[in-house]
Order: sequence, then C-alpha cells, then structure tokens
Amino acid sequence: MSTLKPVSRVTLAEQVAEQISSQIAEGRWKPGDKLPSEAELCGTLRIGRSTLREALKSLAFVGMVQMRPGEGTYVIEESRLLIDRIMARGSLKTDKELQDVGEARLILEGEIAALAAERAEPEDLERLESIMREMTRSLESGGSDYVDFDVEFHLAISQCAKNQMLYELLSPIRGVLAEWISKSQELPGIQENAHRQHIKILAAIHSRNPEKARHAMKTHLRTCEKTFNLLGRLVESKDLVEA
Amino acid sequence: MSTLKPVSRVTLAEQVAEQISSQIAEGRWKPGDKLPSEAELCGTLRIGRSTLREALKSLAFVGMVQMRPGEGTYVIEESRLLIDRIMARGSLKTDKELQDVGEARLILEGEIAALAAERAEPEDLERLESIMREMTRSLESGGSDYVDFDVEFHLAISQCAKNQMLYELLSPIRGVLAEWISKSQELPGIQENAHRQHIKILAAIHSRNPEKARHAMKTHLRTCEKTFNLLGRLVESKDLVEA
DNA sequence: TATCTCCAAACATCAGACATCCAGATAAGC
DNA sequence: GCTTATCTGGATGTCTGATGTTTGGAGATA
Repeated sequence: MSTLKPVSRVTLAEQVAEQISSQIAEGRWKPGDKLPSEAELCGTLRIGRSTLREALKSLAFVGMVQMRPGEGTYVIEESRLLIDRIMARGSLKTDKELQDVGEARLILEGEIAALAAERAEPEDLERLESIMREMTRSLESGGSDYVDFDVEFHLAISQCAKNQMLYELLSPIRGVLAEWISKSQELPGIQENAHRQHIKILAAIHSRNPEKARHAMKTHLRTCEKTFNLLGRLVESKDLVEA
Repeated sequence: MSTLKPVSRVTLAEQVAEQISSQIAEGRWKPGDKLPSEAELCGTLRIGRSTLREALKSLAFVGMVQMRPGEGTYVIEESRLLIDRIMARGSLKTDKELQDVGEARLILEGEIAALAAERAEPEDLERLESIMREMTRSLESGGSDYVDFDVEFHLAISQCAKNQMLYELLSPIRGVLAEWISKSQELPGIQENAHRQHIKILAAIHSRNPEKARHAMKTHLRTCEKTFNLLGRLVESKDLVEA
C-alpha cells in the first residue's frame, strides 16, 4: 500500500492571487506601483482574463490593490494600523512601533501570568512542570532546542489564564516578535539566566501568587528585551566594521 | 458654490459581494447553507456570470464562502476565533466570551490609564479637562448626550498613553462592547455615579499617579459591568413576564 | 441488495466582443 | 495665449457562448 495523498486542488485564480500577493509582500511591487495590464498578466501567467480578474478582484476586496477603470491596477498603500500589519505578517517599521508592541506584550503577558496563578488547574500545573523538566534536560544537553520549549512554556501559561480573548490578543504579537525571542537566545549565558527566571515564574504560579507571577514575568520579558537591544547594537557595530 | 461630491462608482461585483455578505451576516444564509447556483444568482441579480464569479471569488478569498466544483457554493462555518468575529463586527455568542472580552478591556484600559498618568502632556490634560467640562454641562442639562462625551473621554485617555498598539488592541473591543456601554447609562442615577468616577480618574492622571489611575479606571469599568449585568437580568425577567 | 454506468447539474476556465473610462495629443474657437 | 472640443490608444467593466471537470444521484445490471 503506497502512501497516496489527495492531490492539491487549488484553483488557478487562487494561485494567481497568492503569487501576486507574495510579490507585493516581498516588495517586488511596492505601494503606489502600477501592476502590468490585465492583458499583459494574462500573457505572462498563461491564463484567461476571467481567471486573472477573479484573482485581482479578490486582492482588491481585501484592500491589497485598487483597480481603476481606464488606468490600471495599483498596489494600495500599506495600512497605517499596526494591528493590520501585524496580522498580515508584515514587520514593524520604526523603533517606536517595536517599542509599543513590546510594551503591549509586557502588559498582556504580565497580566496573563497573574491570572494563570489564580486559575491554573492541577492538569495545567502538571503540564507546566513537564515542560520545565524538558527545559532543564535541554539545558543540560547543550540547549539547542531550548527556544522551542521556551515558546511552549509561555504558550502553556497563556492557556492557564482561561481567557480566550487575552490569548488571541497576544498571539499575533508573539508572532511578530518571534525573531525578537529566538535571536536573544544565541548569546552565551542567556539561556541559563532565562531558565532561572522561568523557574521563578513557575514557582509563583504554583504558589498561587498573582502579584509575584506578574512581576516575575515582566522582569523576564524586560530582560529579554534588553538582551535583544544589546544584540541589535552589536549587529549594527558589526555592520559598521564590515562596511 | 454648490457642494458637489464625487459620484459613487462601485462596480457591480462589489455591490454583489456586499449584498451576499450582508445576507450571511444577517443570518439569511447560515453556515453550511448552499447558495443558489451561479446561473440562478445571475438571473435574480440580473448580472453576468463573470461579475457574479468575481464577487463570489472575493468572498471565498476572505473565507466567507467555499466554492465546490460540481456541488455549489456554501457558507463557511463562522470563525472560532473571538478576535475574528469581533473584527467582523459579529457579536459575542456566549456569556463566557462576553466575560473574557470584558476582562480584557478591564486590563487594557486599566494599564492605559496608568500609562496616561505617566505620559500625558499638557495639551492632553487640557483636552481631558475640556471634555470633563462638557460632561459636567451635559449632566446639568439632562444628560441626553452624556454618553457621547463618555466615549470621547475614554478615547482621549487612550491617546494619552502614547502607545499605538494598546490603542488599536482596545478599539475593536470597545466596538463590540458599545451597547454594553451605552445601555448601562439608561438607568437613573447611573450617570451621576459614572461622573464621580470619571472625576477620580482624571484627578489621578492629573496628579501623575499611575497606580491610582489604574485603580480608578478598573473600579469604574467594574461598576459599568455590574450595571450592565443588572440591566440584563431586568430585561430577562421582563421577557419572562411578557411571555 | 449491491454495484456499475451514465447523465444532468454545477463550478473552472477560456476566448471574444462590446461598453466605459481615462490620459494625453491634437485641433478649433475665442 | 487660453479654453474648449475632438480624437485616440490603452485599460478596466461586463456580458455571452463554449468547453472542461467534478460531483451526486438516477437508473440499469447482476
């Protein structure tokens, strides 16, 4: 018995929409740019005009492009809303934006830790302990996969808070700060320090002390942020040396 | 000089997408339902197939419907994500969801008040004072427009916090809790009580006391929530009497 | 009853035609 | 010289007919 899987069946229009959308996301076509005419795109992509128009209309519907009769199709200006860009997997543009998002994370995750200390049930605690054991093990064996357990640990705490809204609010923020999280673990000694802080957080949750949990979590995140900033400055000076 | 405005120029496809999308939002077509066939829709809407397909493909692209070859077009199940439903102006489904959203608002707006106390600039404070004067005036003259200034007051505080991310995170929550806010002001004596709390919040911000500002804001919101719940129970019992 | 065959319905795609719209060039009128 | 009319090429908006694929079910068959 060979392992046959259902063949992918994405419509042409979807593929085209996906292609154009990636081109825009990757900056191949920038906001304000005029896309090639429909006829030209049909030729390049080897598809009929209806198919192309279904794709373009879809992108227009989600506000990614604008179709102007008699003129052409244009890439729309990027949303000014931070939340839109974050949801669209776009990165932050300025230091102020990064700072704001970081602060939002600090607040949300801090409060979530506090709620977790109040609401964690026995099986939640058990799960946290289990992840903690994995983290300890990882650290003793080199720590190459420590960052995965780190993410899992924070995620598990979010679920202890028993508030779906807070969980979903934090998710996109976590996503956009992903590199922020993983990059800051590459410096020597960082993981050991982070691990000590993780232990404190877990202890606070375990002892059902919301204030202590919030404080431990905020301290932990602030440390990560500092490390990240330090790392950024190192990279900058390295760039300067190389240039 | 007459006031001429640019004429509206919405394409047929956009109108059709809008119509179908409203029908779904209003529950005329429910999740799982099969839409009429393309031919049938073309007939009722008096449009060509390409136009209709551009509309349907747009709705399919945002995950509102699913087009299955040989079968038909079906309405997709509503998103399980609270945040999606909130962004799509959908209302909450269960008491737990309302509770979670309320708690998220409490946390966000509480922290925002604290940050406002730290970061409000002279012109921000002036604006808050100005709104406060309007609120006082409104209250003395019957208070029919008090709720408008109430919203404006909370909005102004959000801007004092100087954090765009927190502001945008709170916006949709505010939207979905709009009735929550306005309905709870219809009971006699409520506005006077809310006004006293507003004064306390402003005082805390003015004296640059973050802890006091957070506490005042949280107390205020908790009061509103209690009022709302009380109101809900009143409506329920009234329904029971009428039934 | 179970299975197979075949067909109508429904979406996917294409090609062509015509309408509408826009920007720019050119011409006409003052 | 300035405004206005007209033309024109290119681009999107819309419709229609034809063909390909997929699906579910009706009917035939064993």
